[in-house]
Amino acid sequence: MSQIMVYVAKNIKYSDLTLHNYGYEQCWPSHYYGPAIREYYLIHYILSGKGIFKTEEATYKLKKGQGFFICPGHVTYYEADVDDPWEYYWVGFYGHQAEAFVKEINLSVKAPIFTYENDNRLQQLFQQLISIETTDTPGEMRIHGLLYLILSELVCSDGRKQTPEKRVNKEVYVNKVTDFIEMNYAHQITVTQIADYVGLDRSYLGSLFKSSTNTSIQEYLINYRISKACSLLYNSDLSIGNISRSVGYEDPLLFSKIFKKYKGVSPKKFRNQLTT
DNA sequence: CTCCGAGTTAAGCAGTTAAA
DNA sequence: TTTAACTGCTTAACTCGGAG
Repeated sequence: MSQIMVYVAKNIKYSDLTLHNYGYEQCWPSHYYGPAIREYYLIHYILSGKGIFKTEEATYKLKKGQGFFICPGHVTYYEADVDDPWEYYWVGFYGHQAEAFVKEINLSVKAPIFTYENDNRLQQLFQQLISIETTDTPGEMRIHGLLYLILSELVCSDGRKQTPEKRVNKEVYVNKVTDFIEMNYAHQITVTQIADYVGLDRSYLGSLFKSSTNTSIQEYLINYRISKACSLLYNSDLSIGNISRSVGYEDPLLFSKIFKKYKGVSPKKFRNQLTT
């Protein structure tokens, strides 16, 4: 049974990295595309099944856990296996930094194949991507965030840089926590969600984070939100209520309370002090 | 009307620790 | 590195009152 979902990003264009399109497809037997060229970078990640990928220089037999990369302006052809057709996610993107990101993953016209078999995190990111409502600007911002996460996951999983047996050090987990907070501080996130994202137990991650930063995850999150709020108080005319919601506090009263606890003055006084 | 401060209460969450 | 149990803290939701 062939199934396809295609999404086209349209509202936002970021000069550094813009998502062009993305989707999921369970291909028919022998379903093919090309030979043709694309005008943007395209990465396919195979969930199941098999198929072939042909470039101007070589033909590759690919299967579950592998992926292929298409560079703009180069002719490629790909075809699902007749007995075991592949099922894949894809994401297309372009922008000033696109080439640099692709280099970070060690992908090129001459080396267009990657393998990702460590866990199902990449699959989860793609699932999140296609489940996001993209008809509004926040939705498009979220999918761009996920594009960065997908690319970073591919950079981290690059077998030429890191073997599967190699233990991830403390700093990598800490960086994942801070990355997640920086991208999601505006939402009502919990330490449990962060631990789920990192893939470690909450209590273990908490002690690991504290031993490395001398601060708890919750404390780090609050400090990050307060610093963002300070920036908004200084650089915008937004009301206290709007600022509180912008940094993840649905209740402005609660926000004022916490702000005062950390800064010693209420948000309004803080703004007045800055402008006088 | 908006914003802020103070207080209360129940529920949920985070941090810690010990054991495995 | 995970799990479970415990404790204490935080948060949400609410009220009331005051200032501008």
